[in-house]
Amino acid sequence: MATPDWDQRIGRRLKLRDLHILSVVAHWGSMAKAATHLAMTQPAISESIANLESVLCVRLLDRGPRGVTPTIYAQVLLRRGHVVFDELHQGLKEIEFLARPTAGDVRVAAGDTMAAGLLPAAIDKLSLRYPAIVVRVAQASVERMDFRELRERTVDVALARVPRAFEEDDLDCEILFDDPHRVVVGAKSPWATRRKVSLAQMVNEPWLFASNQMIRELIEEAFKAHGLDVPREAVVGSSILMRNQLLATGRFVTVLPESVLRYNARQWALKALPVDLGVAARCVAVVTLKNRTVSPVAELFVQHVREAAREIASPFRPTKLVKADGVPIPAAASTPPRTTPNRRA
DNA sequence: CCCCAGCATGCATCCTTGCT
DNA sequence: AGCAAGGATGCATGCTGGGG
Repeated sequence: MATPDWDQRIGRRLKLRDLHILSVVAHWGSMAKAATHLAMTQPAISESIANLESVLCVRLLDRGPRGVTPTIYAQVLLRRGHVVFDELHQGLKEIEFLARPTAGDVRVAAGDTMAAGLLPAAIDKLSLRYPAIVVRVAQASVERMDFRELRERTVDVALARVPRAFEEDDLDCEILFDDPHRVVVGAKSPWATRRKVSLAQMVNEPWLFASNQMIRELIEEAFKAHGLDVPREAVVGSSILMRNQLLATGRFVTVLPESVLRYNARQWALKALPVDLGVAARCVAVVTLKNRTVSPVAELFVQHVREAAREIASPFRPTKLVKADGVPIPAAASTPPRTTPNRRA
């Protein structure tokens, strides 16, 4: 609701142009440098900043002999302003989409395991139907679950592997399917032909660990759940490509999500062993920023991710599962996927 | 020497008002 | 509604001066 203060002090005098200039000055740490990059003169920059300071009645920049630094007031204004400009950017994309509904771009954050499974499947479907849409993928920190790229608004959506109970105040999380992990070896491995394998027998094998904490925790959890020592790390690295290459030698063991196995098992001659890890399955989810308008192209992308996810979530049993004690596990052991949870209406 | 602030001036554009 | 005139505003240039 517009207050008299808003009408007279803010609404009429606070300008997007000035906000933009402030952000450029803060970025370059100098009014002169900002002027160069904005193709303006330094006095015009100075005047613009002075106007903002006069409107808000606070000092926004500390002037020094070697440039300027933003004050705490400027930091707040820049943080909020970032959201304003992002919404405007999304608005422009929406207008572009209305004018040309089959083009545009979507920025996606995805970790290595997503890039080796669900993501290419979704992109393939999207690009077949909308060849003019550009998908920009950021190899992201989503495996660490800090969702930095989303929060900084440098991506539209993130594909991540999350615990079923995952919840963050500022994020919308749509669980697509359960993605249990499997103990995996190469086809050349002597373990590949064994019909019964227990985790205890594998403790001394050379294990490939992923760099991300989730896989490490999962392996530790599995071995501890069986009362076993955590196996020694032979190789630690996040690259799925490298892990596939090493598995192909037949000497190494690792755990991979079932969705990754679905797309890589044949190509890399990977074999899932009939071992029950005895840990709760992680879920594959689409994560977006709460209260942020998602562009129509991003919405289209998410629809195709859901479609690809439905195919992955359909029954895929590489081998019959056997518990550590050798007892077969019923096929329905895996919980059905939760498809449309806490997304906003 | 570098950077920023402030002033005067001139030009372009925008906004308001009054007239037809 | 369309047009013109005048004022307001924005911006660039050029200059001076202060501070570190």
